[in-house]
Amino acid sequence: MTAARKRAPSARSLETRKRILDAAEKVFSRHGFDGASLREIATLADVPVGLVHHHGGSKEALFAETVRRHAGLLAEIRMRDLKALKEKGPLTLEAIMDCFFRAYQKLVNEEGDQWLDYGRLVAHVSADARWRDLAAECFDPTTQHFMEAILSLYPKATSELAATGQIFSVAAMLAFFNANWRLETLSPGASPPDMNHLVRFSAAGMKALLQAKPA
Amino acid sequence: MTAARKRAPSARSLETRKRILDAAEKVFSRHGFDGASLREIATLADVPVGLVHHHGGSKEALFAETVRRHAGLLAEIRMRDLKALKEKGPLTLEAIMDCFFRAYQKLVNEEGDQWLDYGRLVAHVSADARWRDLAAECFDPTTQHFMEAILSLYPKATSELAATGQIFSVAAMLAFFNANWRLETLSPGASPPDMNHLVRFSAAGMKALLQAKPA
DNA sequence: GTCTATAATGAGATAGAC
DNA sequence: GTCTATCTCATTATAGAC
Repeated sequence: MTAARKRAPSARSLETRKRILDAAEKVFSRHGFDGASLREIATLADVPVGLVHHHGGSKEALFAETVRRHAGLLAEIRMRDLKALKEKGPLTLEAIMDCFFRAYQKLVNEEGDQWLDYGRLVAHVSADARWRDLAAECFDPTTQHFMEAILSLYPKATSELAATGQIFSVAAMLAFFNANWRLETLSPGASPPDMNHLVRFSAAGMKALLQAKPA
Repeated sequence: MTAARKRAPSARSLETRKRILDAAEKVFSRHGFDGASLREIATLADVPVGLVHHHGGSKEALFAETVRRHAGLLAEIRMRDLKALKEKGPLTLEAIMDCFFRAYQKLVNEEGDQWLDYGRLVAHVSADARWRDLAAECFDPTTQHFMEAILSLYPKATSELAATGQIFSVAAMLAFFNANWRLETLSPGASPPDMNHLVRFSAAGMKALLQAKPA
């Protein structure tokens, strides 16, 4: 065993820690890793900068911890819903993709808008090769399960095509969380984006990839 | 008239300026605005840091100029190809979307891989609300033309849906330029992404949005 | 136009008192 | 655990010689 186990942290400490991670989630999700500063996080959390280091370690470690904190719950919901879907059967592509995306909306409805921040945070992780390992650790296992479920519907399709479709779909999802501002300029007065649109778009795109005739 | 016009810059000056903008394109496209440093740009361009300021002004101005430099050519090609497509007729959704995406590939084939960098740069502009005005200036006019062409095929669809589909499609395109690394982890040994996949995915997704029955 | 030197700011990280 | 003060470094930006 590696040295002595740390004592259980006090309630106060846990609360401070939560405040710091909440603030980090907000700031990182809005400005990205490079654009965020520990000082802004400390200010938002209303703690001295030193405490951010104490709880989060380096900036990179804090970022990773912020991403990891909620990844488990997201994965859990997705896997649970996918399982329920399989048991209910029969599976459809639309239902699988809906299940993948809808997890965020459920969390927003149940726990609040901080999950929108988390969605944007995931966007940054997925968009930058620097977080390759973190993304693989937090999201790939779930993604693989969904890809397998999708491939079970299209036995002739390659996993390469399913992965491509998955990447395009996740990209669209990230745009969904970020694109209010762009929608406004392209189509003034448009109502905020609807998750059903995202599901319909991605499912149709995925289907087009997987059904394609080999040349 | 506002003061005297500047003299025509020397050939040497123009060449230095090009080197700086080329370097800026590379560095900004790889690290984003916040992650990039003027020093790295200067080093890559093999000029002293001071010169970067002289030619580019502030970091923000340099970024905007880098984006603007090639936006015109991209827009021109897209508009020319769209016009040719219309004259050839009849229009199809796939052909329109192909025309929109293929411009990058044509440029890569004709002028080289720096256009892959430019594609990534566009990604950063499109993903961050901070560049709202820059994106509107450089890309929205072309995008609007393509949206109109698409809507002409689906007279009953709303411009809001077309804009949503356009945003999702551009997001997928940006993933296409960035996602080699993710494809590798999701489907090891996969060949590099194929632009035909992008076209098929986006066209099918767009069609699904525009054909949807009103509730 | 070019280049060097330097100013001015803000960053992440740390040491040590409480 | 908490907080203050400080260190060290890298950044953008500018002033001025050539």
